[in-house]
Amino acid sequence: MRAMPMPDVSEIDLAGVMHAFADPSRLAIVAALAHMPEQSCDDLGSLAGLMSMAKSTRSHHMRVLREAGVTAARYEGTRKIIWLRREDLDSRFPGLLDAVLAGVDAEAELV
Amino acid sequence: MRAMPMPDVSEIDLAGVMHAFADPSRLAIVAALAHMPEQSCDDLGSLAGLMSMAKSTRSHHMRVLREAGVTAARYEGTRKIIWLRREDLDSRFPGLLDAVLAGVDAEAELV
DNA sequence: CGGATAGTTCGATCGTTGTCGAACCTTCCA
DNA sequence: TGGAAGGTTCGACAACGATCGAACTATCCG
Repeated sequence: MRAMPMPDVSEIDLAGVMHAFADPSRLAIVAALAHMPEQSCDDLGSLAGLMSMAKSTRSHHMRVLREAGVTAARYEGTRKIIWLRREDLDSRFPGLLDAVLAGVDAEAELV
Repeated sequence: MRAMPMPDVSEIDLAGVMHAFADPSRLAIVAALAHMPEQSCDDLGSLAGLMSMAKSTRSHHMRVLREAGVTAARYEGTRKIIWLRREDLDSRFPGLLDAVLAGVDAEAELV
């Protein structure tokens, strides 16, 4: 099985999480996971803004999110199932994830 | 007078703000501004973690924060006074700034 | 077995960013 | 008038990051 390093809750650092959120593609992934948890990487690829992205690039973004402590994953057959580490993020940085998700929605509504 | 471009509230974008927060030095500046508003750039330079920074580098960080819409500034004599755009950020991304500031405190307390 | 599906890894490219020192610009004050 | 103080701008440099295609791995299914 491939390695999937993921920081412990206590190791999640703010600047790292901010960096993970500092990219439109990753924000879109996070927002999608908020509305439909437990997605496969492949399903996430058919999002607006990510359709034209190479799968190696998508894989890169998934790694950034996971290493920052934003997401977790498990393998199911050939698929990799991704979800948000909601409780971990909420316990470490209360309100942060909700505020970011609300921010994504707020921006989407302006279009 | 030197130019100080600053985005309108409606132009503040989430990824940009996240990027502005994605640096320990800038997070330290933001946290300092939260506790002691209306600082001069020079005063902010005597923060832990910023003491050894060249003033050109500090100036760079100030610009990133301002262009992201996080801070505003005015000149007072030879000094430049900086403050957080609290209301603007709160109206555009409710709860975000507070969550980030709480996060900085939470990390500081772990030391 | 062999092909299809789902992801990862690698190397390359190219733009961005953090950092510095030096030079410069503004404003104040002696 | 001439420093001094506070910031900005510039050029350089190294590190990082987003992106791609190609090659690779792992799993399932016919």
